Amino acid sequence: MRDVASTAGVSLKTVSRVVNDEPGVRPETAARVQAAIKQLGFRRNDMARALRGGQLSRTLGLVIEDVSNPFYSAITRGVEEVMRERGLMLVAGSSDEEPERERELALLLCERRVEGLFIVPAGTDHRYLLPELRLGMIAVFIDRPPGCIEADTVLLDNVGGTRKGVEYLIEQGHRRIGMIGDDSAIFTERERARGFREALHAAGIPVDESIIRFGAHSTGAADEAARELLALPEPPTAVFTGNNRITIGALRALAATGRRIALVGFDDLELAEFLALPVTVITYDPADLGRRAAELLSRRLDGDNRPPQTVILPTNLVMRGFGEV
Amino acid sequence: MRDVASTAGVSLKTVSRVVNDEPGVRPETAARVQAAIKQLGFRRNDMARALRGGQLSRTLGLVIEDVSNPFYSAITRGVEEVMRERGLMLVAGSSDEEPERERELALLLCERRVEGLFIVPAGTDHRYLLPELRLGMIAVFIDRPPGCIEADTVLLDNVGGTRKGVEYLIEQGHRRIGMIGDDSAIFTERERARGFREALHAAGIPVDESIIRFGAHSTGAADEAARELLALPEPPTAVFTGNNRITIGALRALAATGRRIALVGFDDLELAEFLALPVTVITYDPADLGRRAAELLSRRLDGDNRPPQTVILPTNLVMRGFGEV
DNA sequence: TTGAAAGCGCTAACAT
DNA sequence: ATGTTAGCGCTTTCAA
Repeated sequence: MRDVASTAGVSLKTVSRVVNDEPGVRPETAARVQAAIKQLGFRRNDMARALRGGQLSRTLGLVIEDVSNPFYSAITRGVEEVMRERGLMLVAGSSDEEPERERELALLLCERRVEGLFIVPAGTDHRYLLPELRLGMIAVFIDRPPGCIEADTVLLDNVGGTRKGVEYLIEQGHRRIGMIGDDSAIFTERERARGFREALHAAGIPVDESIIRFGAHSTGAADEAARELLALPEPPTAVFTGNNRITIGALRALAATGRRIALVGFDDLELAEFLALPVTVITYDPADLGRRAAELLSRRLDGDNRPPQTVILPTNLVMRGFGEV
Repeated sequence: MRDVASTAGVSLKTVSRVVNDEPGVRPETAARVQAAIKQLGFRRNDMARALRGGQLSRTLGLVIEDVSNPFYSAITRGVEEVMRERGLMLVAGSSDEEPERERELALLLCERRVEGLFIVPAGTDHRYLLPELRLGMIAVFIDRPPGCIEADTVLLDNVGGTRKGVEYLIEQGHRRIGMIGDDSAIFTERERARGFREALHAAGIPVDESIIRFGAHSTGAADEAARELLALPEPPTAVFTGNNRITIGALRALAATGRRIALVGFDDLELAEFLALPVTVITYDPADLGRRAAELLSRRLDGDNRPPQTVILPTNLVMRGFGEV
């Protein structure tokens, strides 16, 4: 910028005025400056700008489990949609479900002076954020609540969604209903397990722990769990699967064994309508998780000081005719 | 940081030393500084740090069509994997296939002094980057080549992949093969169209333009195009679909009309193995596009000065037994 | 309409 | 082992 100033034969401040479209520059002076800018290929340094101008990085941070998981990238998209209007950019990182990495990323983003933080928590203790929050950092949690601190949160109706799914199976006449879930360290999974049990209790059906499996964190593990259930002397006639990876694993097990039991799963499946065994699913709009979180953050940015909010997003039961016995 | 220094009763530089784990500080002094840091909730300002330290933002920029499209988020993931080792973060933005927005985003990222730029181009003229490149910015293009400039590029073997797919149909005995493609303004689509024509020529089959449709940019448009082809007095016995959205549209048309023609599509489909009408596809590893691009950028960061490289990634034909007449 | 000087938070180079 | 000084590139006073 100094070079531009000397090339154009004006002062630093005049260049700054031109670059930022500030008034008070004669058109001919501005033109001379513009020429110098073009000639030197000058581009304003946003970091220096932010440094002087009160630390506004015009950036938001996002810590998610895996940027390539369609569920999470839909969240990213929702956040981006809302934030684009404010001219904010998004820095994202994958925690890979490791609490330590989540912490590192979040703190790194704070060092970068992001104006706000979206976190899909991997860990269960977020006190490490307390100093930041005290200094004005804004954090919004997505899909899972924060641990040991209070903050704005957007969740799915995991319990209600699962209840709807299991109730649907019960309506179809099933009494022996199993469940395959992810690691029960994961909040959403515990909630879904709760919904599962509640639905059975409400229908007066005893919960048989022998047809419930947790810890299926991959498609392969789910496949295996499903085979175990099928191999039981008294296998379930229906199974509720806790997320889309697990549903796929169960489908694989069914395809491989040629067995056919009723299946209802949490999360929508791409192409679900074309599957050889159409599966009923609990759906929701993942981008909406991002949008709602972005709206909460947006309000905080505008000075909203109300106590932390928790938003619960509804789910839908999409029947695809594979619930019958 | 000044506050920390005065609280701990030391100089600014000593605090800096402690924060950056530089040697030459007595443990007890360091402890006093640490205490002050904790007390004040101090966190190093990365922007100021970068400003002083020669503009290293430790950040890379990524401009893609849509962060929520699984194809692109896989690219993001690939880039992230490689860059994480270098401690670099990723700022991403969606161009929504608009050249103007691509330009804005790219230039904005340059203002932020990213250390490199990954671009999935929406536009066809990238001369706007020339001043940046001259000043040392590194840009790597992904999936589509840059226009009017030279730069490192990672592409898929669109022509070869399509040829393989069409040749497979020909081997199955098809002679009347149609194609449904996306907007032919898109590079990959033109390449795939070329592969399609080449395969037919090589087999001595005349190209019948009446069973070729372009411009199917959405699943709905593809559905419609497929119905048109099926309604022809002499419909094709097989169709090559130019990408996964189009394949899905064609599947929808087939499901709705109850017709059954052979289908081979570019791009893999999630759950393809479970579809009622298993479809043969041309697959590749989208994350690999990101990884290879990141490796190219990585090398440039390390001072590699060779002329721009273009890497072409291979594709595979995955037969799923729906090629027969 | 334009410019000079101060300073954002930090670190590199040079004292002490 | 610690402190001082200067300056990264810009914007914000305040003055001309």
